[in-house]
Amino acid sequence: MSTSGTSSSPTAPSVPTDFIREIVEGDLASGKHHSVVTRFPPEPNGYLHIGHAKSITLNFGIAAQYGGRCHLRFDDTNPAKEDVEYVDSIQEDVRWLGFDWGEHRYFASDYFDQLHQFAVQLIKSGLAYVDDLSPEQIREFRGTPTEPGRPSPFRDRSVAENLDLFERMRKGEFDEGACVLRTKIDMASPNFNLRDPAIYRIKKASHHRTGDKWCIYPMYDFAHSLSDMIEGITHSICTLEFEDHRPLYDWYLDVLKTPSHPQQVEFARLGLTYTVMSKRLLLQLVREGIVSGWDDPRMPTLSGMRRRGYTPQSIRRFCELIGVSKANSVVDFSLLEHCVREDLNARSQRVMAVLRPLKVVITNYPEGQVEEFEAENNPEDPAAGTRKVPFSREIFIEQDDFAENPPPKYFRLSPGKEIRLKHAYYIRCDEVVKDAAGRVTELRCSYDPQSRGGSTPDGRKVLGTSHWVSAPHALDAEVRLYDHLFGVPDPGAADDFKTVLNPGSLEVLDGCKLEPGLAGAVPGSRFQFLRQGYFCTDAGSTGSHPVFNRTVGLKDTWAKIARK
RNA sequence: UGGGGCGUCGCCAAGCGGUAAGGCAUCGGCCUUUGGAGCCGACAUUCGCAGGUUCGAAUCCUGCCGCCCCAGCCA
Repeated sequence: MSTSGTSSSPTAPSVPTDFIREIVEGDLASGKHHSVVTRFPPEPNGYLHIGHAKSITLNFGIAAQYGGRCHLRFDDTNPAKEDVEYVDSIQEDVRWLGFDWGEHRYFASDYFDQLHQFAVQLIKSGLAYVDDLSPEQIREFRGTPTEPGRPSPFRDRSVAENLDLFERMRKGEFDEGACVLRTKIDMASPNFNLRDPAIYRIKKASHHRTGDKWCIYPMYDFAHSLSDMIEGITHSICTLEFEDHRPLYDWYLDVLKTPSHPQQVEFARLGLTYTVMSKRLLLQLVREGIVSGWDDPRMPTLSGMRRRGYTPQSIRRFCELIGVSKANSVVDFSLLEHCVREDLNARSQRVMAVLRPLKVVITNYPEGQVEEFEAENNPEDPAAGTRKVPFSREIFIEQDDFAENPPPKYFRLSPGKEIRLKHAYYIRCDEVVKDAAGRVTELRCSYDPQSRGGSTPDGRKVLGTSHWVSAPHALDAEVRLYDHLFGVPDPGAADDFKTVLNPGSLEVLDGCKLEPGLAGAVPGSRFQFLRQGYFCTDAGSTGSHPVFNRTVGLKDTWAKIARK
């Protein structure tokens, strides 16, 4: 291993933290490569999700760490499924995550001419043939795990005939499915991928970049290895399910005697509890309107997480913490939340917001009087400064912060008890006002003028501290509380994932009372609503109708105690 | 009954023949004008199982067991 041998070079390795970095460092140390070139190769047929973030972080991270580069390459070889909407969103998401491909943005479709030439070369070498078998027949001829496949009757066509047929395929003389170009490898291979895989099929679909120039399109394996080679990729990092394809990946490069031969390395894709990651399922959630769109804050998509208020830093940190290995794994969602809180705790402004308001009248506070208190913006960061918060005779506190019959260990307001209003005064509950139905509608309390600022000369202790908002100054807002979209840790295992949706994944609260300073918060702004959680101004929030999304709640020790 | 992978604490994951890192979660305690944050402590005599090699094995060998992926003209 080469941890110190080249320590004086600019690509000096540090301690590798995963097996892929070990491989890269080994190749750099042995001189196999002098620089590293990786690529992130999404198919533009869906939005990027947190699983892609793992791959992006790995590929761009390795490139940055070893002084190389990482390409963004769209694997757009199937015009039937792909769309520009997706290439746009993918670029936006990669940038948002914090990575830069510089000039290196490519499309597999940029290489269609070269790929076509490689296919012709394969035919000329007698290594590819046009097969007229139907898709069903091809499947039958392919054999089974225990039986070898049988050669297609068209396998031994002459080079000239294959050249002619392939050209006619290109010209559009045949219908979709009529024939396909296959490589001649080994119909008896125990690896299905080598049983004469198709490399070109007819698709009379308009391509989002090449339009109607082509009606034949290369298949993934063929296009991918050659695209990697064309770009000078050194390490082609992909997920485990492509391990079986590696012999094929290598075969194209060997047989075509290409000037370089990238190395494919596979790692385990990310699994996350309480979420589904398959594009098919995510598409279904969007198409069937189960969520509001690809950027619904409950989606594991990067656009959803962005709208939810997750930061790029926290997602990158998460990808760093989960590691990279070849063991199939499902990471606890709580680790992601931990990363989000860790980041937001350090830098989000604290603010007071009452989500479920309960009116409190401070009977001994002068009517019409307004005071302003100085409130710290972030106890973790004194440099964040302070702000003024208005206080008056009528305020709102959280309904949960009052209990007429307090359970054990309840450190909040109840009849006759005293609490502190954050940054303001101590108040004692003197009277509980109820409506005809017996519901508490208002509290009448008295404050201790001596407690201004939150402490008293006698140094007496209070039960706890509550957040509050001055009623006449409050900003009304809508607040959306999010929870897991699914109610079970492994929704992917359900026969129908729709049966395991979490009915409480979205709770919309109206008439929430926010600190007036929140007026005009621009979409995307993040705050910590004191004692409750981190919230983000929604993308659709306006001055006349402010909307905040709960990114993640604060850890709730009381909830744990109350459960017992 | 074919091929390719993987099995270390509830979840990730280090470990690469010298006697089980770390993070999340969990459970205690301290502290606190957020029941937040922070701090302290507990948390695998054992590495899927069984043999073997060795002074010594999670690490090497053999066998077994379990899980994942592969029969698209998808990627």
